[in-house]
Amino acid sequence: MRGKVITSVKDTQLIEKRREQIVKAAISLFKNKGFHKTTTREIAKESGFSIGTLYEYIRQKEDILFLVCEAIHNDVDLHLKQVIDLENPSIDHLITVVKSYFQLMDEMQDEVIVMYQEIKSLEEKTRTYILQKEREMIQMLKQVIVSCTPHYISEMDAELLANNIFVQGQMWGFRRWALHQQFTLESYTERQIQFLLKALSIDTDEVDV
Amino acid sequence: MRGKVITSVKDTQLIEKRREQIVKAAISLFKNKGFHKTTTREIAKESGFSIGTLYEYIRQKEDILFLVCEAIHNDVDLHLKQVIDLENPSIDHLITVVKSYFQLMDEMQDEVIVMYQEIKSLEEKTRTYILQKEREMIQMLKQVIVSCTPHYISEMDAELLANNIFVQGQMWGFRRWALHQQFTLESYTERQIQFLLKALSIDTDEVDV
Amino acid sequence: MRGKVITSVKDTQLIEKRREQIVKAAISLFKNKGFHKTTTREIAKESGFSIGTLYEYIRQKEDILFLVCEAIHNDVDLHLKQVIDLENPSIDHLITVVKSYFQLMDEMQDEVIVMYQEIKSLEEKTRTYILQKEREMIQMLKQVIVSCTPHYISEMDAELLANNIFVQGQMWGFRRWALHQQFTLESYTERQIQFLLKALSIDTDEVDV
Amino acid sequence: MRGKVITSVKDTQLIEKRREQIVKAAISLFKNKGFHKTTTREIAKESGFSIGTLYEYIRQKEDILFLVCEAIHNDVDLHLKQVIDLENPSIDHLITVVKSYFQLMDEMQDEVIVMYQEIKSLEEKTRTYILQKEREMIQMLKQVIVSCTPHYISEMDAELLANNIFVQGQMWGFRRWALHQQFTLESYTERQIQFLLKALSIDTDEVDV
DNA sequence: CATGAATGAGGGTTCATTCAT
DNA sequence: TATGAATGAACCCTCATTCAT
Repeated sequence: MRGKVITSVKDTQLIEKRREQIVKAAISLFKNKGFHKTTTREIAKESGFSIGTLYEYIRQKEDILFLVCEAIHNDVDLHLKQVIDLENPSIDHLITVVKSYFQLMDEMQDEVIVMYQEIKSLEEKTRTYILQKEREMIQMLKQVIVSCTPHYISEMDAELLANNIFVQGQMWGFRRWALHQQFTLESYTERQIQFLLKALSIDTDEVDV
Repeated sequence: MRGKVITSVKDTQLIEKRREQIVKAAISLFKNKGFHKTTTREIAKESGFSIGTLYEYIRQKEDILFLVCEAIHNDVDLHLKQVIDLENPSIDHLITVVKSYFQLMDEMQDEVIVMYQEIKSLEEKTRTYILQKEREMIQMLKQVIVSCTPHYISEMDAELLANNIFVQGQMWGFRRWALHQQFTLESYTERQIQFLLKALSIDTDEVDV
Repeated sequence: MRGKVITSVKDTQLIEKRREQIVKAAISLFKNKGFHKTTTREIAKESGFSIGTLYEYIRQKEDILFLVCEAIHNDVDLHLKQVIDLENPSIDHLITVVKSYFQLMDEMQDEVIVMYQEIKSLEEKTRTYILQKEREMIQMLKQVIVSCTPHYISEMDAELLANNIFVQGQMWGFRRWALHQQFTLESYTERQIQFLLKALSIDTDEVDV
Repeated sequence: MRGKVITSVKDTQLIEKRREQIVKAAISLFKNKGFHKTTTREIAKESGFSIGTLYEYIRQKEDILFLVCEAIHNDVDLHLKQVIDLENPSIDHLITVVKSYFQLMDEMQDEVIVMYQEIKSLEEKTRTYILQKEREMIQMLKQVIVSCTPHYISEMDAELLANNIFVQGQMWGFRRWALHQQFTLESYTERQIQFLLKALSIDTDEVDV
């Protein structure tokens, strides 16, 4: 994965360390100014090294965006995998997963906004790679929905609800200007879960949200 | 509002005509290359006049983005206003509005993607203006939900569902790579409406979707 | 031919004028610093306009080198065509042509040095084009040799002598540090012509050199 | 001479070994890309050691060019000295020397091209040094001509013919695109020698070419 | 009103050179 | 001696914007 972006430096550990610096710096800059208005010099400075050093770890500016997207996806992916337990499905588990995902999206608001506004700037090939990872995450959510729903649910319904949840999680970040005025993360989460359960025809009196 | 972008040209009709040319050209270019990678020269050329003339009708490149966002919003706004009839609320009417909105989003996919990926590039003040218009649209949807729901629904539930619908409409466009593989506009719309009605605790057997 | 280098400016006369400025500036700079050590900014400045304007008339730095090579070749080519008169061949005419060519090489020393030291920097395709033009010039000299030699001369001998003359002309420039100490243009020319006539087995007593 | 390029390494044998590596690597790279387009990193890699090590044996990139030029000249110089025998002059010997020199130029085509295209990149002082060595080689050829010519020949004629031969040898390499199509090394050499003998007014029937 | 040549600040990227290990 | 990560000056090129015609 990491190998996708070519370096002239050989020390693998150093590469990892430097890239973490780059990604962290880049996110904090992209957040405010966006990818295009952020200069490579700014990223280098914020990363704590010179422009020359930056280019020892990336080939082009776009690589930084890719590293950012990849890092974000890895975080989300890892988080979901830690939370999801397909062995012990239950409505409560479904709720836990959704809550936990929304919680993560709350923490990663900036990162998520960056990703969804700049992903188009990636060239075809890299974009496809990133979107593929996203598809995998949707599938994880879908499996949770299918396994945790006590009755039959069609593939398509599950697919669509997984997409809905996925987007609603991001929406909490990228529409914060509209939502945060009237909702707290908790009230937002609770309501979306209610709607989800109703969509799944699960009696919400039975469960503790 | 239109006056927000200052020109050196006086003839109002001409301004309107030229701006339509600009917006049309810009959208078709932004679609493929995004705002930042599209040059003013390209926009001028696609608009059918020279770079000098372009600058008679805008002050900065960003103005073009504003004009584009404004035009899109106006379209959506107008469309919603034409469809919505608050005097005669009914579940059917709610369904009609949602269907019609999704239909519009399907037609305006490119425009919507452009908007949501580039809106951040607007400077603070103009962005706020655009987002305000969006808030108004959310309110229209909310009113439809409140008035068409046969029983009581809390403000917050209505607000959230309006946001959900709004975003789901856009989602059909900006996540097309994921959704269009498995859904047609019709199946997508039908399912989302089903979920909405369930969220509203409306018995879906009673209505024709 | 000129069209090989693409411009964003439309006025053909202006293009011609600006390119002459560029070529003149470039030669005077390349002479001292060579192609690689000369910056585009320097060329722009020496040309009398800004870096932006320079790039309205060329696409890349290498285009300047091409324009220079082309301009030089055109000069030499034109000069040769004006002097050569294949209708009235004679030994005297051969001598006149060689003299005149050497004279030109003396005047264009800097240009010729520039060309022969930098031609390798041209990309394959353009280099081939330039070398082709040179081949044509060799052919012109060859024809003069063949037609002006009173007896039979083999194609290959003529070919080789044409190449020799061609290179000896350039040699006067690019080996000036060695030659100008001991020869004047006149003594250099006279001697080379003597050698040529001897090589052609023409009795040098018969002709006035 | 070798001392001209300063090192931080003391072991003289090692210096010699490393420099040979450097020169070999550099020539093979300059051949294809030229001096300016070849990076020091590439030279280090091709030499078989790190960039840091490279800089233990040179002070600046230009030193490499100097080492290359010096090495080439030494080769040619040595070769000429081995072949030339001023004690036993004869027309045959003259022919042998020229043949042998042309043969060498054929073998060293790439090196010679490199030298003559990049020599200008040397700074004044080093360039002068290199050109001085060349002058010495011309003198050697001149002496051969003077001593081997059976009748009187003026200093200037000898000087000029020496220059001609010298350049014709190089010409076989740097104009190969034009010459190698029609000549083999043998036919080229034979003809040039014929022309030389004629220029020297030596009856070519008398000698075996 | 329309044109398009001119401008130059600024961005991405390279690469010779250094120096701590 | 050997290494290779770090540095930053400097290069090529773009493009939003202006203004004389």
